[in-house]
Amino acid sequence: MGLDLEAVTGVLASKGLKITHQRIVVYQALLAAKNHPTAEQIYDSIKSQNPSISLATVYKTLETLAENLLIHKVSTPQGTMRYDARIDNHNHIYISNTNEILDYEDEELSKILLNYLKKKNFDNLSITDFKVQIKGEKINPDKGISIT
Amino acid sequence: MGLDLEAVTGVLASKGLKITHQRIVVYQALLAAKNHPTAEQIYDSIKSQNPSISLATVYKTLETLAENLLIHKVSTPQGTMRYDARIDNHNHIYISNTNEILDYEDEELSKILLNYLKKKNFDNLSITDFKVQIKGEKINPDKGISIT
DNA sequence: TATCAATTAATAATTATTATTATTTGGGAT
DNA sequence: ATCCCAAATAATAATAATTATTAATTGATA
Ligand SMILES: [Mn+2]
Ligand SMILES: [Mn+2]
Ligand SMILES: [Zn+2]
Ligand SMILES: [Zn+2]
Repeated sequence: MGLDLEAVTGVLASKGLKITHQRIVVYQALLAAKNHPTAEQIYDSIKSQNPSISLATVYKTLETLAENLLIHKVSTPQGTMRYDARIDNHNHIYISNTNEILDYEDEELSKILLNYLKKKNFDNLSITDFKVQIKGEKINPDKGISIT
Repeated sequence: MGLDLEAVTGVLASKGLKITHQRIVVYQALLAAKNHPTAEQIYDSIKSQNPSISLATVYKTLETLAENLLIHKVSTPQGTMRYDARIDNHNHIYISNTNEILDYEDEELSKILLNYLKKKNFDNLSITDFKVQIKGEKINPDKGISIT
């Protein structure tokens, strides 16, 4: 799912961001990641190919990408921030015994919630985000989960 | 809503916890709080009456209470942990411009979600928590919000 | 009342993140 | 193609939140 160089530079340019090697590399690393990594995990994944990059730059780059709505920040029950290149609307499952974050998306659930929200009137509150947060643990940590 | 001394000691005893002054004071402070305080806010609220109490003890006491399911830990988008003496099932609204956490409870929503969940089958996943997380901001930060 | 494991206070250490600042660089102007 | 400079980066220090360590204290039990 990772975008190639031209696509990434195009996306950065579309936001008026300077095209820097660091931004390209961090963004591509997150696009390639399948596991909602931390800043440090992204740093670890790119530093062998980019020995002079700084962890602080990774943090700052991720912040910049998030401000420009190119990525999302995902807060976790443990308090450490994680990052997500998926910016379409979807929910997350936090798996406490493996520390994984899985994407969870269900058309039916989205519809139910949207429908519920439409009926409610929140006075003096502008809702910026509304999602379901599922927490659980894997019965067998070595296996995947499936939903039916 | 704060429980009195006998009630609090009774609750602690029911969990087999030693009745210490620190536990009583921290627990009562959280019971009296109406705003999902941080550990430090609880510490600040009790230290004038308990000058020798340590912030680390407040953290440890809250952890102990949470482990014994007497209180809940509430993670926030900012990553700092907050605490809640309400342990019945309810949802939270995070208000980003005032840093408030409001309780949000709606019978209809609970029913909808429970009903949805019952139909789904999550294989290899044991769900420990399932809630709605609303994020928003107050239009007028000085006023309350109301929901209709 | 004596005993002792559990708890606490004091403080150090750790983790995650942000701030500072001197240096470098991308990209528009020449 | 070179010049220029605001913006970005690397290196590092600082901060904030939380956890660990340890010696002293204390609640509960005998
Ligand atoms: Mn922090
Ligand atoms: Mn932390
Ligand atoms: Zn995701
Ligand atoms: Zn609450």
